[in-house]
Amino acid sequence: MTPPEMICFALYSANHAMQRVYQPVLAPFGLTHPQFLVLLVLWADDGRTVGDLGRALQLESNTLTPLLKRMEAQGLVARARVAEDERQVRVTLTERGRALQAETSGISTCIFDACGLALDELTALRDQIIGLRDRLRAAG
Amino acid sequence: MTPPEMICFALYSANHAMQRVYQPVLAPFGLTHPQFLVLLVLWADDGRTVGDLGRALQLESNTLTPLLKRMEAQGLVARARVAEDERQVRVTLTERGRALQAETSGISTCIFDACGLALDELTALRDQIIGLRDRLRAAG
DNA sequence: TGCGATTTGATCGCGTGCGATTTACCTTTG
DNA sequence: CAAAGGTAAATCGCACGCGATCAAATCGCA
Repeated sequence: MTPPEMICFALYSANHAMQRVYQPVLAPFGLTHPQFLVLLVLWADDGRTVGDLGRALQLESNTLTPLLKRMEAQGLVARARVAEDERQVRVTLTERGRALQAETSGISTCIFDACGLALDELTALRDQIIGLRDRLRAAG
Repeated sequence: MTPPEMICFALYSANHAMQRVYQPVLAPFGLTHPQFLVLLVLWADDGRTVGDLGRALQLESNTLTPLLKRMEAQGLVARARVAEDERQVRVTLTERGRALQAETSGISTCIFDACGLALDELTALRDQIIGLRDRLRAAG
């Protein structure tokens, strides 16, 4: 494999490895990894529209709509059309959705430990990966 | 977001960004990214079993079987039970599958350019990502 | 005011990914 | 040699993720 193929496979398999670490940690809460990402965004800034969430997570409505419906069915969020612009749908945390923030607070440490890196190494690596991502986005 | 959540999101979104770069490049050949990964493995070492491919790509048979069937339907590979051990299925490149190696040889450069990094930077980043992946695997 | 263009989510179809289970085959062991 | 155990792939069901398309609402501009 040439270097670019190797870095693409590195990303691909590292991402899968990360999901495998998250999965058993999130399962007790009935959450998948993308659902947890949605919660992270809403915990930081509740009441965002589907479009806002899509821009934050780089996901399209065709992915988010069914995902949010599942979260709504689980009683984690509420979805409601915005009165001023009926095209938009505002996603709001329920009591249960907000409560999960405290209940899942241990997950960060758990993931941090699994990474096996010092904090500064981890943030440095994160910045490099984000830099690569942004260049890929610009190129694509 | 705390650092571990940020690196996980970095991996998640960088991987998506990479797939978006690959998609239009592979589409003319009727290939998806995982299918291309299978071809990369087979070009290096043809005639591997489904299990071999799974170990190389970290995929289970429940993912590989339908994927390989689609590739078989496209005439890129052949699948055949191994005579000595009928439980195993050997995957072999067809003429067309082998020919794709030459036809897709420009893809590496294309991806390399999209990464926007010098070769040594790219390999260094790759090694760090692979290191993280392996620690995640060990922890998971 | 009115009508086409744009925006926003939703829907559809397809291709991964994986946990759980099944089937067929091989191996071991009594 | 036969039953028990193990292994490889396939199958099933579900959850993303996205390209293409649609319906409804809003905007823009004559």
